[in-house]
Amino acid sequence: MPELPEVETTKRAIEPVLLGNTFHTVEVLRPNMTLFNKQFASSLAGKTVRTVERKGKYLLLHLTDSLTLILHLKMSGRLGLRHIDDAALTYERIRFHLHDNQVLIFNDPRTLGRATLLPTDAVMSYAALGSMGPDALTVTGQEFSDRLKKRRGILKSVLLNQSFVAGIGNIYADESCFVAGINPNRRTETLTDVERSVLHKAVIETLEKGIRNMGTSFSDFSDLFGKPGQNQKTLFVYGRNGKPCLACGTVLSRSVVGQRGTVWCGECQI
DNA sequence: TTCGTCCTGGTA
DNA sequence: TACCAGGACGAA
Repeated sequence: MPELPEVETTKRAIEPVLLGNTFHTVEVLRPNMTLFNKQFASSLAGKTVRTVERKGKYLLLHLTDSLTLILHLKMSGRLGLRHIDDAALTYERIRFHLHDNQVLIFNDPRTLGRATLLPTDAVMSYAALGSMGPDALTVTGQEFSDRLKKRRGILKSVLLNQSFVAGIGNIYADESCFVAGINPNRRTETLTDVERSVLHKAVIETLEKGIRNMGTSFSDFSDLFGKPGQNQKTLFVYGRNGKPCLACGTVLSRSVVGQRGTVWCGECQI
C-alpha cells in the first residue's frame, strides 16, 4: 500500500526516465481510473515531461502546454517500466507509450488508483491537494506540534488525515506510534508537549527508514522493474498482531480505528 | 466525526 | 464461499 516512502521511491525511479521524455500514445484499459477528462489519452499525446513532483502520496508530472498529470497509487497501484516488445504485466490499467519505445505502466490489481489530467494552474483546486497539510517528511517540529494541538480525536485517525500532515498511511502511522512509545488509541488532547515532539521525531525517523529501504512491499509494491522494497523486514508492529513485541516480548494488541487495523504494544506504548 | 463505497486478489 | 485489506471521498 503505497504511502509517502513508496511514492518517494517511485518518484526517484521514474524521474530520470521521464524528464524530457514525450508521451507518444496513451492506452486507458480501465476508464474508471481516469477522472474528469474524457479526452485523457488524446490530450496527453505529444506532451513532454518537464518536472516530477511528489505531494504527500500524490505524484505530479508537470507537462508542456501547462498541463499536469496527477497520479495516485491508492492501495495496490504501482508504476512499472518495460520495453514495448516485453510481455505485458498482469494488471496493466494504463499504458503511457514513450517516444523511445519504452512504456510506463500504471499497474493496479484493485483499480482504485487514479490518473487525472488538469491544467497546471488548476492543480491546487483539485480537492485533495487543496486541503492537504504540509508534507510529513519535511514538516518542522513546531508546525507539527501546533497542528496536532488543534486537532481533537483519536491519534491514529489524525495521523491518517492528509489535511493534518500529508503522506502517512496505515503502516507508517502504526510504526511511528510504536517508535514514539505512544498508544495510537490515545485522544490527541491528552498528549503532552513532550509527546508531540517525540511523535514528530518518530514520524520523520520512520519515513526516512522507509525511503532508505526503498519502501515496504507486501503483495503489491515494487520498484519500476518489479524489485520489491525491503522495509517490511524491519517493521515493529504493522502486520504483527498476536506476535511478541520486538522490544519487550509482550503479545501485540490490535484494534480497529476509523476502519483501519491498528497494532500496538500495550507495554511499550502508553 | 463517523461510516459506506469503490475494487479485486488472496486467504481461511 | 465469505471475508479481509485500505486511501480518499461523499453523505449522514
